[in-house]
Amino acid sequence: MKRPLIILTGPTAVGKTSLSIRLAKAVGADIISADSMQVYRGMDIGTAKIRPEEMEGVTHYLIDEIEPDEEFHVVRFQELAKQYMEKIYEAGRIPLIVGGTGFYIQSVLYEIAFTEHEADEKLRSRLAAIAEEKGAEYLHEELRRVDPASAEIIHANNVKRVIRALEYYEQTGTPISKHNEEQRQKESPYEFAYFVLNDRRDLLYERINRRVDCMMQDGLLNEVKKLKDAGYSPDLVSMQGIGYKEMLKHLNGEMTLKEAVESVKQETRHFAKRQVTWFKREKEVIWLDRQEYPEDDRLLKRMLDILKQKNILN
RNA sequence: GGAUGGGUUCCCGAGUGGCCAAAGGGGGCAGACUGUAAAUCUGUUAGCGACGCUUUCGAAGGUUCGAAUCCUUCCCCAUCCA
Repeated sequence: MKRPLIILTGPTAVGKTSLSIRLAKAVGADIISADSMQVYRGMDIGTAKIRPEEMEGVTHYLIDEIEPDEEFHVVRFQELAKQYMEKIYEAGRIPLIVGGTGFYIQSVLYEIAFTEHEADEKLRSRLAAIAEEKGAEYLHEELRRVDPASAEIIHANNVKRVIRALEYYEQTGTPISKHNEEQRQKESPYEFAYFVLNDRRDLLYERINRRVDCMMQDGLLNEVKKLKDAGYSPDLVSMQGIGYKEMLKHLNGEMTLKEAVESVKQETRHFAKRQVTWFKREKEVIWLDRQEYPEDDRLLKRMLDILKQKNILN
């Protein structure tokens, strides 16, 4: 019998957090956050992080896990998430993954295998320099020579992915396209329910706009100022987060506060769109439409029904 | 009242006789994604009975084989003078 796993996700600002607490309580679950920004300590307002008092005693993992200048990426996420899940199973509870980073969810749900190799920073920066000097096309041609299949799939302009494909080939001697294909075939080792909460696009966008205004009222600028004063560099991955990079630009005099706020809203809307695109592509997903379930009560009931049906709950 | 600059497709903005349904950017929409993923990247965007046709560049007329581009009048906007 496969072990149970519940996932609750959806685009940003759709209302995952409050629902997740109710669901966790109803099924006896501990929450694992799948959010690439909420892992950082000191980044609370801009990431719309759940506050301790809102947790209502539900255990949360992978929130406030690391400092903003620590390295974090899918592989790290996958490792830690699996560790915490073990702990949860041992306690006889169910893990509930909550968060909007689809890639992170996928890595755990399908146990995507990443190579053992460490990221080769030297190689990466060397390749980046080549792209810079000779152009993205040139680097893409290099890839075409060693791994034509990947070159076919990856657009030349997507330098980051071209570099990773090249790095992969360099380290393993096999094409990443082949590896990806294998990983795609994988079946999940879990008995899972993958809930995606969604809403009408226009309403979602409105909510995002309002939420950003709230963040400003709650002191986002001050939060970013503190991070800046603490010495965190703008090119850290954490400081690339939406809300952070814009406020930093404003603090550096590159844009007015008004422009920065507008940009945060805009970027967040784009982000929400990309999230939805990701979930659409993910198979075996259960869509929950806010329009159909306006109140959390009925939504929760619906989710519990599905969990019973799938034998995740008895 | 006078002078000058200007009104372009959802928005900004280029275009000064044919190669213009109109560059570029933004927004919208759609998509990709397997070690930075709140990242990175792609496509599409007047309407149709679509290798063609119809409507579009403030409005109405005019010149021309042909106009967003030239002329006339009118309306509106900005700045300056009064």
